[in-house]
Amino acid sequence: MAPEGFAGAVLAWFDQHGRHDLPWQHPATPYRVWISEVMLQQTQVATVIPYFERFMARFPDVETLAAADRDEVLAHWAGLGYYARARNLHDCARRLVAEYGGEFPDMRDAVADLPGIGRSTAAAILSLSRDAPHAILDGNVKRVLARYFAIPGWPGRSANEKALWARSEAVTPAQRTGDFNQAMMDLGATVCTRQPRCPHCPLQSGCQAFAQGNPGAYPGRKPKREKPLRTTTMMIIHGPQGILLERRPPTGIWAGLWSLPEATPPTEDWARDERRLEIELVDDALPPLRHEFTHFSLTIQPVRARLLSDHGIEDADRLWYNPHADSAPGLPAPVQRLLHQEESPT
DNA sequence: AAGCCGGGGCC
DNA sequence: GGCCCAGGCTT
Repeated sequence: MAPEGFAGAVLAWFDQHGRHDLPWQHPATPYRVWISEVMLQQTQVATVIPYFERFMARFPDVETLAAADRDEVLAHWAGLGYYARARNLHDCARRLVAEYGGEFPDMRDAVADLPGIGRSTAAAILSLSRDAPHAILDGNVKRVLARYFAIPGWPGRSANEKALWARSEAVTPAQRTGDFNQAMMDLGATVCTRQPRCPHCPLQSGCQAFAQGNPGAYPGRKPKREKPLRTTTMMIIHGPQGILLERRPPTGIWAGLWSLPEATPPTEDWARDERRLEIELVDDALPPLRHEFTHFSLTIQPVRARLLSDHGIEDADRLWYNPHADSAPGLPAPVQRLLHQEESPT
């Protein structure tokens, strides 16, 4: 370790190699730092910069933001994602004006009590804008500290995050805290990246992961969850005017799209009791269809049937679809595949 | 303590 | 196509 210690090495590197020209650094007012920090939550710097510029041009201060319409705040956020951030930002501006005279309080925990601001963002606002002595723990700092102290495991697990917070508190200096925090983020963003550039790192001599020769092993990866395997049955009911489609519920998978009826179980009784349809199952075995979602895999067992008679069930949420005559409605991909198979002779 | 929230960039 | 990103809120 350098003789001046962890913080000294980081600060010396920052003066030489840190980022000093980010838009929110000139001037680094609490308001500008706050907006930038919230925009930067789970969003990369390059993505944020144009949004930050547009936001500042329209809402140059907290009073302007507090007085603005929510729709306009959201419009300036559109495309950034995590839209609860924009709502919290607007609510926070109103609270700052109503309760604090438009200024952030000095106590970190009071700042962290505001909507959309947690412990780390509160510390960042107060340290970067006022040099208050509070440690931060964002994705960059987690990566640097996990490697330097060889802290194993995924930071999302609370025990690991607690250990990282303790290390951050321990290495953060009481002087030049704002520069130090910015330096740690710069280090994580430009040197201690996923593919680390250890030869350029001011912390190399004390880094335990570097000593082990495996900085890439830190921090631990999020354990990838096994995709649950779900199954369903879909009925392909042929009537004189086509195949029966139903609009899916407004929430959940394929919300609002048109799809085949999911019959549980796929029987003639189900059709009579649940849909007031008289049908006759077609006794041929169709191959199951596999569809991958982000969170689970779905196996669809299609069951073919013929309509014998109905009682006029077509309404706003049900229709008879003729692939040859009708324009295609919004169909989930596997349903579209299924219907395409259905219309082409086998 | 774990799930959820969005979109873009990267390999 | 999977993984990651200047997190916080909700259950």
